[in-house]
Amino acid sequence: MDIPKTYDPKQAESQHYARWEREGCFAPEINRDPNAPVFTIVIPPPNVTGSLHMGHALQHTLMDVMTRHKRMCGFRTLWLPGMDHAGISTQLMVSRELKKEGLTRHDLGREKFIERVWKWKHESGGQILNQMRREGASVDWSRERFTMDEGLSRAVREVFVRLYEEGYIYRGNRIVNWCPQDQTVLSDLEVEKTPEKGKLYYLQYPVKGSERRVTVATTRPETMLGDTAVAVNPKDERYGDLVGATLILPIMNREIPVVADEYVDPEFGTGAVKVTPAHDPNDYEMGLRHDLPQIVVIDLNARMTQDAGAEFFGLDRYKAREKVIEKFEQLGLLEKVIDYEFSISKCERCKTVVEPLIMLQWFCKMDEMRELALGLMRREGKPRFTPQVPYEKVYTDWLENLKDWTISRQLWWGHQIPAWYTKDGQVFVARSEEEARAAAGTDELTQDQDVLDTWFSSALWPFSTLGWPDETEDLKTFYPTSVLVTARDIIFLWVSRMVMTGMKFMKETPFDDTFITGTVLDKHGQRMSKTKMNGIDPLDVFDKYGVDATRLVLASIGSTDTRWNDNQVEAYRNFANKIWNAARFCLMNSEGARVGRGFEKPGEEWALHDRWIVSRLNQTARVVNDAVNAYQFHEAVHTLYHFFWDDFCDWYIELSKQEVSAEAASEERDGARSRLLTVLEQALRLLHPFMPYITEELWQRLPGVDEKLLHPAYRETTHPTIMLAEYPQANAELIDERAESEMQAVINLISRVRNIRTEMNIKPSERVRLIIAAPYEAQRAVFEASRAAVARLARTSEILIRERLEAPRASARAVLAGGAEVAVPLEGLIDFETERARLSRETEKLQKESAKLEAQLANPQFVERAPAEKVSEIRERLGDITERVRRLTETLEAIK
RNA sequence: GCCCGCUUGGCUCAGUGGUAGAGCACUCGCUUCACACGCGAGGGGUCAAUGGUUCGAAUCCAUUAGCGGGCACCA
Repeated sequence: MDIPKTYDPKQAESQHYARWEREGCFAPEINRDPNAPVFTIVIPPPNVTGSLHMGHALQHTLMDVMTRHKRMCGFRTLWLPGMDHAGISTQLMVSRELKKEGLTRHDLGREKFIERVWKWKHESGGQILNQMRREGASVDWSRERFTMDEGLSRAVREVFVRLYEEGYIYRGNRIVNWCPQDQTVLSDLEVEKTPEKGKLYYLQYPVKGSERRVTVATTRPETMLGDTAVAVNPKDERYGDLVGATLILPIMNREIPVVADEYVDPEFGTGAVKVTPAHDPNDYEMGLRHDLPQIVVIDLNARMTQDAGAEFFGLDRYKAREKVIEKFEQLGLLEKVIDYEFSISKCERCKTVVEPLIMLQWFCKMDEMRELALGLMRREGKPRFTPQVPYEKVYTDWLENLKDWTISRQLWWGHQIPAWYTKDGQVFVARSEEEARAAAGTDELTQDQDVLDTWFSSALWPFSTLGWPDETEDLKTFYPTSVLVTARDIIFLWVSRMVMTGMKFMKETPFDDTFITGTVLDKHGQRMSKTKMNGIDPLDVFDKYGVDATRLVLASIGSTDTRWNDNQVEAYRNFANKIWNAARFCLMNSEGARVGRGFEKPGEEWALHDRWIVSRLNQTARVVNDAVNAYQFHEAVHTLYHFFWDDFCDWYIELSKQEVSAEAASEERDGARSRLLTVLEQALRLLHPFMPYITEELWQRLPGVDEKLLHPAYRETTHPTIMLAEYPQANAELIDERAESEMQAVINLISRVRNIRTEMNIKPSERVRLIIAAPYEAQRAVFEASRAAVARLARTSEILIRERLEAPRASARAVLAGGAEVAVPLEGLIDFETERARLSRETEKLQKESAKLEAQLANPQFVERAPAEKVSEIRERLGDITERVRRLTETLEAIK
């Protein structure tokens, strides 16, 4: 048999994916059952510019586990892949390329530039898609989508037009976040606030016709050039007499009023606030309340405008700041400057400080949209978040405070806003230019130059990818999707918006459940990031430990924030090797045997260990199915790991060896071999969603695998593959409590003897005699039937089984549950001192426990108030322990 | 400032009213015919602190501390 001793993941990883893909195993059409239930996931579209990171690998693993599990359960499954066009990042990337050629996008012009972006996309975009193949992701590539596809673009236009017609979308002049670097407006969610050390400047503004001065505090002195008022709290007695007074704005020598506004916090700073309506969101609001002029002093490049005065015109905002301070100093109006820490708004992408500016932009009104999502949560509790705490609250709290969404972007790469203007500025929003012309009654139209926020198209992803606005078969079949798996930082940006648009246009939730993954941190508990250079490349981990091992780690992480640790992957790499070698053993002993279709009922010829492993297998299937359905992936992994390693390898294989490794063919041997293979095959199926490669690799080598093992929905659709085998479900009739407890007694017996051997320093090669005493006939029958197993695994020569213990004084002994005892005669080998110490230690341990139980039973309130079964359980346990202590004490007496 | 979460063996994490768990690391033994990426046997935790509820608390409640997250404010 030419099976290597060590599993080589790369070999298997290079084999199976291409075949699965080629044979259409990932597409829902593989399922031929017209009544099959449907399971759908749409992938969170990664950026076309992106490459695989640990967060993706985590999400993809979970989605693949669910998809493969459901597929094997006979669901018509669709996991739909794709990417978004990442407006800003992509445009920046291509602009950078152009820069190397000494060009700007303006040199090319809009049309040529967009062609260039498409070219870039075809040549070097979407690296992540091939990386997903490596991951084993069972996505349906035939349905791959891109947000800039014609179909999805049509959906965008349709949504825009409908929202515009219903008054949700409007164009208006409002204060927005402007990134002077990227030259585009940003939504509130694309701005990150970072704490920063700065200065707080106290500036004095003279009161007109008085010697008095009012001091205002500011972190941005340069904006004072655009001040049009100073505000104080109406209740603030310090300034009461000044409300309505006129101040002389220094440098500009502009007369500005003192206004009273509740917004001002008398406790903060000086209690007087300079008001710059054109350059601060709060001042903007105040400006509207008091009808203040908006003087724009900073332009789109963050330089000072003409309105800032000739002296400042053209200066960068930070240069202007220095100059303003200089001026105030000269004028003797700079009261003081203090160190001050405050948070500053930066562009999430380029980290440039954003400039709040008043601009004409497109907005989406969110008040009614938000009600659609909140109503869905109130009525149906959807989407159900996992973990529910804290995400359901985070989600609803955010929705409740939602402001209007700035949807236009000053970019070229993206969905150009379907609005056309006539020469005199009339606007026509339409699905196409033709429609706009018809509505306008003229051909002389110019389309709005802006594009839409990338998230505007992502918000439609669950239905636009399925063909909406057409009522396609896919849309009918696969919407709403079953579950969304994503990271917590896009709950607002994406999840909430999909729910709102889904409710608005499909009248139905886009997904029933939302699973929020944990964050993979570095070993110091820090987020992985490019800037910190602390990221771990999943592909490196794949290379080092294999995809399957990495997937087990990721599946175990699930929704928990976890510090990445290679040790964990190594442990699962070892597990993969264990699986490999267990299969290797089975295959080396497989002549004359075939994989069966599973177990339907216990066979006459089954030994205790057969009934036991089948029971364990069914328990495992039950737990694993439940765990995956409940998104408890770590529990599924843990259960499978211990079933395979502890139950199957450590015990079942060992107990089977005797029969299975017989040289000569016989009905018994081949039956045992077939049972062994069948258990292995069932275990591989259970593992497959988590470890697709090794399970397929081994499955293909098993004798007797054919289409009969496939789920009925897939039979005769393709070559047999484990990914279409039926996922084992628990059969209650095969769960055998008695077999499990009998087997446990045998396991305990063997473990106790091994313990004695170790503690008595008996060489592994040395066989010992064993005397077993058990008071009950049934116990003796179990031990009797397990003679060969005990002899083999405890390495004994002769085994005596009796009702009462009669053993030489020079024996090491142990007391088992149920009143059973064992003795290992050790003439000449036993050190009585050691033995006494060993037994005393054990006695002590048991006595401590029995003391606890006795105290519990001595408490009348416990006996009275605790459930009756709990009380009797304690009584039983105490009885058993007391009995064991009694026997141990006798034994100790005997060897004194 | 408001809301939320976490704190369990050396490390990474499960457990969530009724006998404290796993993997790794550690100790001892092993060329046992699948596997040293292994086999066998062990050691190790007053479950952050305090108080409460309960017959019974790692688990429920309250307070405190440390760490982390979200939101708001930041003139």
